[in-house]
Formats: sequence, C-alpha cells, structure tokens
Amino acid sequence: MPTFAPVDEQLAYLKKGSAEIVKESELRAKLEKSRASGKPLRIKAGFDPTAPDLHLGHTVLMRKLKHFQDLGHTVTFLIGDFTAMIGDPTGRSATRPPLSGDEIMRNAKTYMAQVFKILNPVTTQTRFNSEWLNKLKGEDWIRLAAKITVSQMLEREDFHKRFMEEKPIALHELLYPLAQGYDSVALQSDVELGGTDQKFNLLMGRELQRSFGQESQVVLTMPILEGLDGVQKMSKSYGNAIGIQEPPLEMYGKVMSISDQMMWRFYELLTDVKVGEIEQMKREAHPMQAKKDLAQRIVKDFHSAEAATKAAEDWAKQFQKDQVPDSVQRVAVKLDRVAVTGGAKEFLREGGTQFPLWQAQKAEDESLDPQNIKPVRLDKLLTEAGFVDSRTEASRKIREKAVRVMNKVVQVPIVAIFVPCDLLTSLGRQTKIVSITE
RNA sequence: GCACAGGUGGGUGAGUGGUUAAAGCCGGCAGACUGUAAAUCUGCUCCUCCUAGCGAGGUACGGAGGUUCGAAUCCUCCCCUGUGCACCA
Repeated sequence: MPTFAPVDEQLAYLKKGSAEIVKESELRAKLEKSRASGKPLRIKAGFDPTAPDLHLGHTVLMRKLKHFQDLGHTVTFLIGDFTAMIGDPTGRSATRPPLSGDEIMRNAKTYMAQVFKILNPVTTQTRFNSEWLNKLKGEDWIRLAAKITVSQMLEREDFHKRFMEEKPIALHELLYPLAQGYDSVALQSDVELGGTDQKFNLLMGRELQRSFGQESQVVLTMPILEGLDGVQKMSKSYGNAIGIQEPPLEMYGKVMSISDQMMWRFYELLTDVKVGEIEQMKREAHPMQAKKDLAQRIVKDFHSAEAATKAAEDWAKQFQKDQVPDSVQRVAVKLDRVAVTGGAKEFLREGGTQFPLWQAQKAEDESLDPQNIKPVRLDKLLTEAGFVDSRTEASRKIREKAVRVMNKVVQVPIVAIFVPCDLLTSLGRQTKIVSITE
C-alpha cells in the first residue's frame, strides 16, 4: 500500500500558485480519505488538440498536474478529441473548422511528446474522450441535456455576454460544457484542473457527477498566463506566445522581451523559485539580470542546460554586442528569383556603381571575380527569404531604413552583389544569412 | 414565414454619390531612446510592377446584377446575423 505525505503538506504543495479551489474542504477530505485508504486520487485535466503546439501558458497547468503526480496521485491527461470535432466555442468570431480525425490524432501525438517534458511519461494515463462520448446515443444525449437548464448554461460569462449583446450562440456550443462535464463522470475524477477561464466547464463536471450519483470532483483552477504583451492571455492566435518547441535562442529572446512587471509573473507561474526568493530578487536583483536568469531557466526546462547557456551567449551577441549569433538561420535563394528585370540591368552593365554592396563583399574576400557582379532586387530578396509576406511590404521596410545587409543600412531597391554568396541580412530584429546561388 | 435592425480593411468603428486605398482608435511592424524591455516620441500598416518616387497599375466595403460620367454610399434579388411576432383556426 502506497504511503502519502501528511495531508497538510500535500495541501500546501497543491495550493501553491493556484487561483481557486472549489472546495478546499472537500479536497482536504479527499486527501484524508486517500491517505487513510492508500488509494491515490484521480486527477483529470483535459486539452483541446485543435492546435498542435503547446506554449508556456499550457505548462502552468502541467506543472500543477505534476505536483499531484509528485505526491503519488494518478494523473489522467485527457485529450478532447471528441469535443475538438464538435468545434470549440471560445466566444470569439467565427466557428472553427472542425478537424478531421487524422489531424486530431496527429496533433495529439505531438501534444504528448511535448507534455512529457513535464509530466512523468510512465505514470501518466492518456485518454481520449471519444472513447466514451462516441458511444452515447441520441437518447443518451437528450438525457444528459435534460440535467442542465438553459439558465444554468447562460450563467457562463461567455454565453451570457453574447446573449446580452445579441450575438450568435450556436446550439452545439452549449453541448460543449456538457460533454466536458460528462468526461468527469466517465473518469470518476476526484479533482479536475483547468485555467480560470474553464471554471464554468469544470463546475459542470461537479453538477453532472452529482446527478449521476457520484461524489463531486474538486475543481482547482490555475491563473491564465499573460502573453508577451503582458495584457492578453498567452495564445498562439494572438501571436504573443512562447511555444515550448521553439528553438532556444528564440525562446530566450522572447522571454527577454517581456516587461519587467511581467517577469515576476513568469517567475511565479513558470519556475520553481519560491515566493520568498522572488520577493528578495525584486528588491535586490538588477531587473535585467533577473530576466536573463528567468530566460535561462525556461530554456533549460524545455531544452537543456547547455542549450540555455548557448542561447544566453547568442542573445548577448545579437542584442548587446551587435554581433552575429552563431545560430543564425540560413535561407537559400535562387538568383533568378531575385533578379532585376527592368532597366537597372542595363544600367549596371554600363558600369553603374550606384548600388555598391559588392564593395563590402570584395573587402571580405579579395578573390571575388568582378565578372560575377549581379544586380539583385532587395524587395524580392526580402520576400523570398521570408522576412516579409509581400514585396510591397519589403519596399516599405527598405524606405524605413529597417533593412541592413552586411551590417549596413540599405535604402536602395537594387543592390549589386557577387554571386554566389552568403549575405548577412537583417530586418529589424530578424537576422538571416541569405545564400544566393545561380 | 412576416416585421424591424445590421453585415466596412487584422480588430473595433466612421463614412450615406465624387481627391475615399476608405477617418479615429487598438493591434502589428520599423526608427529613436534604454538595462533586453516597458513607457514615450516618430514613421509605416491591400497587392503587383518599376534604378524608388508626393511613381505606374490592379484589386477592396456580405454576394450577384442594375442606375449613374462616377457607388461602400441609390435600386433589385440573394446570402448571413440579431431581435420581435407566431396559439385563441
């Protein structure tokens, strides 16, 4: 029979960082019972495999799951494949296109690979909610729906708001909380974890379990992590997320770009640094150093200690010493994709040196043959190399003095270069080596 | 089904016949500043093409037609959203 830590100890560990527990007294009771009987609690957290990539926001929840795991409880990582097929009712704008089964499975796989950077892959149970939701018949759904009233549904802020604003609410959206609640019934979960935004859905589980004659689960919510902007929640669709699969340098750089204020939030929710230590850092540490430490910790969590050190060095090179980091991205571009097609061609042939980038190249490599000087459109080059989406945008950036080639601001649309060559090119904070070949 | 109100660029939201590629705001990108940032200030923010400039062209205000020299703006039909009506035969 497994032994569990004293209840007070467990409770303190579990409460750390949480936003709300409904109800704490019930959690205590469950923990006591489990300790007495030697039976671990069943912990559930569901995830929507609508997008394949996890970001740091998701890891807040994972960490808490891991805490339960550390204490010896059974964690079920639930993949909402069925609910994903219905479509996600997260209030905003258009309904998402429902995913195919294949896509969901693919997403789920990448999901798991990422999740087990945090959770113990051996003791974690992975389940899919289609397992039981697909088995429900029409009449089962009707019975299920009969348990909840419309006004109960409208208590959900998202629905309520849209109802008041006369915005559309599709009927299937109401099914979503029901389905999620039923998951708790199927798993007979003792505790369900979720973000504070999930509170309604989590409480639905309590409601349904009760009407199915089960003991209601305890709901533990975690705060929603804000994104890089420090305002909106971290989300890929807001473009303010740090993905846990991102390369070390990028991850490091993104952490460094958050505000000083946000940094403490990150410390609180994404590191194991104790509250007291954080307070001390706030008073004594230099904000930039504290932020560098944070960035390094985070990179280390998802890559390795070496990668974190390397990222720190590269970042310093790029932004503080104005040098080129070792891990710049390389992009290959064919000459004919960036060639000049208009009159400038003739101009250059006649010996025009209006765009003398080649001189910089010459200085670097004496052996270059002047025969190979070619005119190249910068706007095309920037587009081809993936700096911008359109040539029009590239043109604007050139005019805004935002484009540097070989560390020099270039403001002309056409440059003369030796081909083949590697051009160190930057637009703002993006830097890439563009290899131009015939 | 009937009536009414709506559908504008990434988001809000102006604009009701003519310098309107479409105000303002937000977001985003870039420049300056800095401790990486944040804040602040400045510029930009549909696409294509050109030796690049207050350049040339093309698309754009739910969809399709129409009126007009000219439409996001007027008309017709359709689609979509919201609200109200629906029974007392």
